[in-house]
Amino acid sequence: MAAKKAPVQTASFYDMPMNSIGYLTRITFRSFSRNLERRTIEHGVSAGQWPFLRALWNEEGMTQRELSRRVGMREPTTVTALNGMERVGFIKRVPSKEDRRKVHIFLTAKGRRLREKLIPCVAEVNAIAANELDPADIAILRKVLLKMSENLTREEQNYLKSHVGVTLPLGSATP
Amino acid sequence: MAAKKAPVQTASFYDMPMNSIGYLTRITFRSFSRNLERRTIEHGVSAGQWPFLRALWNEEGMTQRELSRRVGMREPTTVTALNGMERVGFIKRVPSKEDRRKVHIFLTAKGRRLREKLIPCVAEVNAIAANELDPADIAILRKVLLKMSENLTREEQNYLKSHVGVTLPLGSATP
DNA sequence: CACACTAAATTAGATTTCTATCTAACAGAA
DNA sequence: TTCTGTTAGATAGAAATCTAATTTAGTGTG
Repeated sequence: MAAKKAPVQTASFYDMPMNSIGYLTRITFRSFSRNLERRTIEHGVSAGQWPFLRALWNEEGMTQRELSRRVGMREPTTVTALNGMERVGFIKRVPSKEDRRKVHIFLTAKGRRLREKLIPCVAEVNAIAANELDPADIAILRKVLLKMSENLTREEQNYLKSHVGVTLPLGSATP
Repeated sequence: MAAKKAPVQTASFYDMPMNSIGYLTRITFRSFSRNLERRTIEHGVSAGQWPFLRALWNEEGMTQRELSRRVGMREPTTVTALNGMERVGFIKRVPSKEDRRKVHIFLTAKGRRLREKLIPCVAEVNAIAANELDPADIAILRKVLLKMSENLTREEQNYLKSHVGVTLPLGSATP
């Protein structure tokens, strides 16, 4: 029943933050994010808006759900971010004709113009992060981070699957 | 004046989230954090408290400032987390005798007991993350993430140094 | 058709984290 | 000793994110 296990370090190995993937990804993400926001904020773009803009530069017209999936955020986070971006005129919400539940998201001209200002910002911050590191090691980093987030997401999904119903209304006990 | 630069990828390379360290560390950290919190919450420990507990298991009696530095959080974040942990009885604040500004942080017996319950939780989540990955690659991951956060933190420090005074009260213009 | 189930977006409320600012206490120089 | 600057911690207020619940719309089955 248990999935194949990777070799487990002795427990006390994780006493030290430096050894835990959680700690290392957190501190790296936060310093990356602060560096990036310092640059984008001058163009009126906050840290929370940035990932949605990048996704939209690649493809417009997605529904909010699809957009959430692409940027790796939960749907309420997307709603909040889009509200702000709509208010300042970066995006438009367009209700679907075929399905009135759906909303398609498009950039405004203003939102589209940000691209050429902001892509150099990420490029610069990535370059700072990569300083004095072997590009081959960075390629490994990308591969490993992606695989890890897949591993962890799959585990979450398994957990959810095996726990549906637990919090359902009282009338719905399994037969 | 400019620091030595790493080779910069073409700007459009960073159109794709998968290539940006910011995106990859964010999604990995978030899925890691959700997985860990699901386990620790059963012992009454939230995601925000966890890094402080781990630091304190390693060393008690630090000041709040030193503790902030160890866990990689800002000081107001530490204050908030410690308030919560004090309220539920995981820690004690002990004012310093020599310097009345300082406060030393100690675990209670209850806080200390959590260790043996929680270390296996991180170990487990790390093992899930590491599934089907080459340990050598994970070692590279650790090394590279640490170096990147150093690179980015140094850049932030440089920025702050060259900008002190900018937001000081109006009387303080440089001579 | 009516009922129940699923799906998309939103709302409500909480948590985590940050920046900027404030207060109190110490340390050194005039 | 008094003034000035620095250090430690706390506060205020905001942003980003989450989970859980709600609303509205579509789908499918008896």
